[in-house]
Amino acid sequence: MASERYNAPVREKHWQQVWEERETFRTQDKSKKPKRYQLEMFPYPSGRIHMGHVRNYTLGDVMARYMRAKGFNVLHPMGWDAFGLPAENAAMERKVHPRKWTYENIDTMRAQLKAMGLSIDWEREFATCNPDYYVHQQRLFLDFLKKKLAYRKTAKVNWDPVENTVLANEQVIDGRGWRSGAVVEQRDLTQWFFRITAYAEELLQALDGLQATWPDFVCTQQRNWIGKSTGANMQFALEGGKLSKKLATLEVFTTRHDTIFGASFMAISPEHPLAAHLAQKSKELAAFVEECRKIGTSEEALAKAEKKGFDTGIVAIHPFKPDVKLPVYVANFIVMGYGTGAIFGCPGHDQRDLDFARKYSRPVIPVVLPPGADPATFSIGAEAYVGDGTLINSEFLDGLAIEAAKDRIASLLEERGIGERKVNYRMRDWLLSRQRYWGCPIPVIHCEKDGIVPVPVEDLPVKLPEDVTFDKPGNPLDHHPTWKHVKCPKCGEPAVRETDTMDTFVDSSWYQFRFTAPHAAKPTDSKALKYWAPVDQYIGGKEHAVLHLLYARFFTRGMKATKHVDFDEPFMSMFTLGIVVHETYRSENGDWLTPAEVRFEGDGPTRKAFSTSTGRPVEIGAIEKMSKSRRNVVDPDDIVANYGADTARLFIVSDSPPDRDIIWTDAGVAGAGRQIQRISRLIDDVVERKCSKDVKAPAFGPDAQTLRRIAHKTLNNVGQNIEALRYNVAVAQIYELTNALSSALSKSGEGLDWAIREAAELLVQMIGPMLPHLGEECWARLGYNTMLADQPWPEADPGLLVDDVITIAVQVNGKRRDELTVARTATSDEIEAAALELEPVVRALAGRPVKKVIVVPQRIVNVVG
RNA sequence: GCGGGUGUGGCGGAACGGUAGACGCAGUGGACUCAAAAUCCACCGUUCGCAAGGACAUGGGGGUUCGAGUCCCUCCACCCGCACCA
Repeated sequence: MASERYNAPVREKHWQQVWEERETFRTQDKSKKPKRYQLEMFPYPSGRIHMGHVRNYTLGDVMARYMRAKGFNVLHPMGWDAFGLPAENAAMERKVHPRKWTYENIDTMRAQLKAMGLSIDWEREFATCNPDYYVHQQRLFLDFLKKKLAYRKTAKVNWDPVENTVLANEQVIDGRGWRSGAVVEQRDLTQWFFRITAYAEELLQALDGLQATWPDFVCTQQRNWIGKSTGANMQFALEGGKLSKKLATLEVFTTRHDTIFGASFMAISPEHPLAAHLAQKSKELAAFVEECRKIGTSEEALAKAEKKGFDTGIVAIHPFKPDVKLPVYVANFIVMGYGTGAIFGCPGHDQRDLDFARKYSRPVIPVVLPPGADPATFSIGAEAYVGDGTLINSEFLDGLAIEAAKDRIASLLEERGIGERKVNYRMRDWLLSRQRYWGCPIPVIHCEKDGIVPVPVEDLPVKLPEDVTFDKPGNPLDHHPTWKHVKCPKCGEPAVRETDTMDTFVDSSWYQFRFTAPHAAKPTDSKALKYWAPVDQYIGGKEHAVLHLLYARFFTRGMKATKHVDFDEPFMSMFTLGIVVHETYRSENGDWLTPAEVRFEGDGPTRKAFSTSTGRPVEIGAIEKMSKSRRNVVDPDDIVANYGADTARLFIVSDSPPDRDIIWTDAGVAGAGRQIQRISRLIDDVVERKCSKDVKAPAFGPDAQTLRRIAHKTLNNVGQNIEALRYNVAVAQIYELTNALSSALSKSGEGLDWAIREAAELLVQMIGPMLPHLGEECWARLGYNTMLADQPWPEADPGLLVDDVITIAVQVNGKRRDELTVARTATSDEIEAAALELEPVVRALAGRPVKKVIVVPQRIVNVVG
């Protein structure tokens, strides 16, 4: 009898309601169970959830539900990264207050996420734009300020002309704002910074400990971003140009102090103070500096630009060879932001210096001899030699290895007081101020007399004013008629509030700790934190490798220094997921079409697309990340409404490994939908067959035994694969079990009914983490009035994981010729003897004598002849 | 330029150094239908062969090994990150 079609959308609502009524996913702060903190990067409430969210939270939910079943006390919370510029843009475009816009979006998205059937404890939900949250962030800021981890300075900063605010270095991608895409300008401004550089070494070192549980590329990118280089600072005395005492010494940073005898010029950045000083007297130099500034916008253009220099006429005296005078150039390839903004040029062993030296006819002196090269004939051609070797042409360094020479020079520099060993980092301090309204106010007051005065803790939170206007460019907090005017907490005289707000990445740098005690009176609650933190498994997008993930690591250290936490790393284990991509479609006139606006004819290479409205041909374009601009988006709501959340979840976890990109296709979704129906039917058939497990295990015939082995092996493998986040493999194994169960249903045999019932129950429990609604449905159909979500993960019977009889392959000279079925306990000799008897083996040997037989019991036989 | 990653059928992808292509999608043939949908059964890397059975196959080339998709060397392609960082 055909069973009824499983009406997922209706039944899913039912089970979601049951979970809610029973408070199935309420977190227990007190428990004897081991804890597990599962977290996915919380969403920005942009309006509606997209497939990226669906993927992220599905992946996390499978793990959370599995861990629950495995007996862990699980914390799996959800919140909103709710501050940010889009809310202000909406305010400007639609005349709606950012708060209203944000909270409406949160309501919409919360409902969407709930429809996904996530095992979230919604009691712990918070939004970072709520003063209940940001008051704690302001406390943290004041503590950081006290520890000098937050400070204010004037510096060249990245200005995003579209967002009308400054950006941190990490937020500038290829010279453009990470969100606006606008070419970033450099401006001298006084801004707030976090002293992330104080932790550069620690952040770098600790990556070694994360290596095993974080993706390689994230660790590598963070290492590169921190950019440690070990070298030396070296001072050169200058001659000529009537320089002040301060300017008459030029300090450079180098990692190749061993090559000092190969120096043939000096180069300084156009932004170097010496260049600025000299430009005052030289119109030509001033023009050159201006020219460099103009090119200096795009980093890529900068890298390709021809090396150019301007001879200042000043010379530097070689520190170890006073008769050698090195001309000082202002050069366009020296950046002020790194080292000291000045170098000594050693053309023999640095490609940039060589390019420069050839252009300006400076001598090229080789000072490192490659191993095996002849010192009499070795010379530098078009390429600098950067490899290993022995020092030559370097007086007292001659014959030394590079490292020894570096050491010798560094010691001499230190002895003579003209330099020292020095470690440089590429990473800059984190610029945290933003000239925007919709962010956490920086809780300080500027007083003419007392300078920067922290807002007293009892006056927190510094709340955002509600009555703001967005009709003028610039920061609405600055325009507000009264908000910023306050009395100095110290002297009582009129003063002004800081009108900058914090980078929203600050909000997301510590939210993971707030979830452990979301209603605590302090930023963290030490008891709750001790129990729950750190996050055991964190899941999120690849794009945060050096943004959020680096900031959060720094912030945790800052919170340790200010005694809010007592550990260094926020996320024990990190997993980065791939993006959801989809085909793109373009009409004849070049407009992007949504997948819903396209219909298809044929398939494979002959597949063609047509517009549903005009019937005209449509060009099928590249498969790209789902985006509004390409219109290649599929609304999760449509999938949930048509197929149900379980189908969306199943499509997400099957086929593609979670860390790779997943191509969203209608066919794939339909296929996942069919699997849901198939499992539903299968359970109906089992129920109809009235299979019972009430009696103790009966005797099992061969079919029953086979099914039991498959079921228990699958159980074992699925568990392992879920733990390793290899969900696609786990799904494939579950399918194999459904296939086995399905074919068992057409048979009868000793103990088979019992085995079928057992396999069906195991199957239902295994689909629980991925297909929670269908799981509950089937669990109920099997006659249980308990919740599947409350069931412990079943234990596989170890006796069923190993086979009595094993089929092993038989190779001749490494090529498979036959297979052999033997008892698991068969000895090597028995296997060898049996293998040599096989007709295909005899034939393949073609009369040649057997030289050797390799027998790997339970695996393979290889006959070498 | 430097660093990281990926490369397996028409497609997504499986494979402790041990039977390559599990599982799914697409496809082909068939059953059930008046018909369609749904469902079920069979086939499904290339190639030679009626078949039995061979040969060739994991980006290319070499190597280690009884045995390599897997380890080593080298080259190629694509993706990502950083990029005149001294």
